[in-house]
Amino acid sequence: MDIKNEQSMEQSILEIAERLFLEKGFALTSTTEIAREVGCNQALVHYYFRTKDNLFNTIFEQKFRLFFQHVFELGSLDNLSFTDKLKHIIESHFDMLKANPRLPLLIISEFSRRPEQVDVLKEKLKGIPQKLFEKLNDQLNTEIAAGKIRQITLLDLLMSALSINISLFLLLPIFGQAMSINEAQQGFLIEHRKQEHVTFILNSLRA
Amino acid sequence: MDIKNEQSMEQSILEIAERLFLEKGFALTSTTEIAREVGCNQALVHYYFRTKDNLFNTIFEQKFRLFFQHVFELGSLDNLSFTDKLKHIIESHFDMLKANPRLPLLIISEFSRRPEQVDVLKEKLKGIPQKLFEKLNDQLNTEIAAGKIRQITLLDLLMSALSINISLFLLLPIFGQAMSINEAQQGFLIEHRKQEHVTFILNSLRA
DNA sequence: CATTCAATTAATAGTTCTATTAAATAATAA
DNA sequence: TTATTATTTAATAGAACTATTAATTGAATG
Repeated sequence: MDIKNEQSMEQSILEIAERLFLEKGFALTSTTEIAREVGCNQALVHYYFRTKDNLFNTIFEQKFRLFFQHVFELGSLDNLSFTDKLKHIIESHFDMLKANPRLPLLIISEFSRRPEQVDVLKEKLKGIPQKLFEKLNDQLNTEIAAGKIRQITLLDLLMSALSINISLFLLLPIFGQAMSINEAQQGFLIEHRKQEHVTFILNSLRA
Repeated sequence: MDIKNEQSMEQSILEIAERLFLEKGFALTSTTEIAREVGCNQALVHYYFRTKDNLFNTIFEQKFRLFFQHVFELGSLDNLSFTDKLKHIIESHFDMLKANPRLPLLIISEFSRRPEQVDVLKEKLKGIPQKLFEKLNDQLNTEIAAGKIRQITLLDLLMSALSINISLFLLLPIFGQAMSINEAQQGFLIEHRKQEHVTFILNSLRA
């Protein structure tokens, strides 16, 4: 009859583990602590996931997919201009990061800890963004040929766009603390930067 | 008579520890491993630095100072135009990162692990870039008033410039692996991006 | 040479963590 | 109800890590 017990222990473990991994990273999160926060025995974590690595990978893969799918989910944007598509990509990516501000650090740290994992996920993502990439690329080159956008590769453009988004959320905890700004002010800064990122990228493309 | 013994054990420990902390982060580097790589007894690490935290802080503070001083070391640039100064900042910052590619991750991870450390370093850095910041700010506003640069705050501008630099080195290990590019190709990519970053930032400022 | 102090090592206490195993409890089906 | 299976816990083995202490070695100095 426990209202809270609607969700299974397995699910609770996943959720608590996700929060802790995001907060403190893989190394500094122990299965003991996960169990304590869940309110269950530590062996239960291993009963469901056997190893800490397994548990982490389960969470990480799901989060990693999230990290990219939002950027490339552009099915309904066929009729948009290149500039509008780009604006949409930047904003959509930004919103995903806003909802998952600790995700970039987790991903970067994890790949730094286990570089071989990149290959694993490379396999899983292979081919998905290929077609989209080509289409965008064509559209970009058309704009360049028409003299509307300066000479630049799509890779360079996307790297810059993603970079500026990612860094904000990586640096915000430091900047926020260093500049002594409160929650509300941080919220304003984030919204302001979202605008600024779009302006910044689009402006930088002018021929 | 050992040629290698010119430098003290203390110095060796510092150097090895720096390398390992940068490679694997604080949590995944043990004093046992440091001692093994140095080739000394593990107790010696604690003899010189007492705690692992002390050792880490010693290295971290020095690295952190390096991280910022290069950006703001502009003493000999008084006569330059705003644009040239900005170009110099971006390139100088870029070069520092190229020489210390793992530094951004270490700094971000460490401040994420111990947010209270931000305040400590805030104290130490206080006042240093203040005057420089104001001068740059004046120069920027003059350019804006003259219609040569679009409306933007110096904070926004610097955030964008540093962001794009930092992200490159944070993402390069992942991109490099995912795109299967070798050392040499990575070198080319880095040099290419340096150019691109300058172009990108300067172009984005046009009125 | 004897003494003193610094550098280095051996040994170890004490903690924490992962993972496993066996036992206990709860749920389900026959 | 009884048997069976799934879930949960208690206990613990075994490894690794931090930090300390006491003993040893080495160098320098008088």
